[in-house]
Amino acid sequence: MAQSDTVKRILDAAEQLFAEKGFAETSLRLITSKAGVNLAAVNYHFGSKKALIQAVFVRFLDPFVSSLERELDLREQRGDAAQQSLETLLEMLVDQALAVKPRSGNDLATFMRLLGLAFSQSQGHLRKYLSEVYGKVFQRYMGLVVGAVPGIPPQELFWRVHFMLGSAAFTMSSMKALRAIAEAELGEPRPVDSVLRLMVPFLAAGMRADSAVAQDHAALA
Amino acid sequence: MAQSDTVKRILDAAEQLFAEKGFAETSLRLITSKAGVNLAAVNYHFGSKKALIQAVFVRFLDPFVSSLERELDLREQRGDAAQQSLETLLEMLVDQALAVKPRSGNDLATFMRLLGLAFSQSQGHLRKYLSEVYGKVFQRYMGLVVGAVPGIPPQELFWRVHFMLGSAAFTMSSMKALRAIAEAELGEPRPVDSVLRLMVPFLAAGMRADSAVAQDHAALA
DNA sequence: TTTCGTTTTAAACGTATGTTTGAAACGATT
DNA sequence: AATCGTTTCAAACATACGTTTAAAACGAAA
Repeated sequence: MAQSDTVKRILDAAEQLFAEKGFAETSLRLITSKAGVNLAAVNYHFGSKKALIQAVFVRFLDPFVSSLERELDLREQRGDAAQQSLETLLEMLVDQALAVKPRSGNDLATFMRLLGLAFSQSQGHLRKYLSEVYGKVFQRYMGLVVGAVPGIPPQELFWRVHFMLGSAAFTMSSMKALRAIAEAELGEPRPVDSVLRLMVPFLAAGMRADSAVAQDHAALA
Repeated sequence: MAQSDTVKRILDAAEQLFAEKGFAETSLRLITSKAGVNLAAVNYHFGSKKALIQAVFVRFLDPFVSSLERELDLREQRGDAAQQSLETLLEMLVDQALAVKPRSGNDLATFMRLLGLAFSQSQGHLRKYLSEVYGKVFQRYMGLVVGAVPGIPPQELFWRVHFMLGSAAFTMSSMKALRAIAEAELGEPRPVDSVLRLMVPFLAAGMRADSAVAQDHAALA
């Protein structure tokens, strides 16, 4: 093997540990010892810890985004892309997320947690990097979302989109802890994908709520 | 002065720096140099960095929670506590948050950011501490919220409450960055308190959305 | 003015981190 | 079998952190 599986072992260990403990709290020594490789291997193969973090995200985000883009193309060709309901668009996202998970022991919860961390824990370099690489697809998707919510002023829509993002990011990054609480309180370990689907009606209704500032908008029009 | 203003200077500096950079990324050396006090002062007056973090939260959370509790008592005496609308309950929270800000240069955005960090960045000890100290009021308030949303199964309500929390926590902790983006894209620096009020209809509508699992619930009943 | 508890100070301690180094081991090519 | 680029390895490096220490400075009480 030209490039031994050291790289893969590091990525696997880092992905799991990052999801469990966050970036700053996960040391290279912990990663390399879990991966069973030498400490220097990370700097040799990736250059730095920051580069490793980016590599972890690229590996699990690339298939997801590609798959999402393909689906967007498909719907555009069918001509119904411009008139999707909010629920359809959100469910599409959930379905793509659920369809990815190619790696073996890699739980869906890990994917969720990393996605949440990308927003909440990103030290700047990650958010910048992700918006450079995936910003275009993100904006394309958000354009459809905005188009599915008529009658809301653009400024309010901007904030609602981020309310939505926050809800998703927080839930995903706290998914494990919240499921544990839910089990203790309600005795029901609802599956992860089911929780994701619960978000759809919540977010869609929030996006469509009567505007708090629509009167200003209407008065100007 | 028996207890010099060293304590206050440390709390002020720590509060501002924590809000800007998070807990782990803010060193004691940075705090003490900004406060103009000796490095050892933190350990002398507070005991440890963790204790300092807790002290910062207690100082700005205590007035807020007390004020909230007083308002809850008031409405309970008036007898309308059990039948508040969701919007009223949420606006009450916003009003209490806006009513506090006693300290001088202390911006509302700092308060928001710290509140958001308490959820997203808490290393365990903080969340545990906060839930011990303020858990009772939190549950009292959430009881009213749940009572204001009839027809949703308890399990789904549990998750919706956390969708709501996530939306608020994320928005508050990213408030500064998001306002900068909003200004660049829409040329409008909407005030912080106005953003908080935008959340009310969004969250209320999400909480009241038609249940995704109500048929299961109804089938069992 | 002396005393004594409190507070401040400079310096050091111990630990953990990301990174670098130079030699050793490896593996395909000649 | 010898060579050479690639990969691994143990060890050390440089730095940053939270914390501790012991002496100095302070300030009210005697």
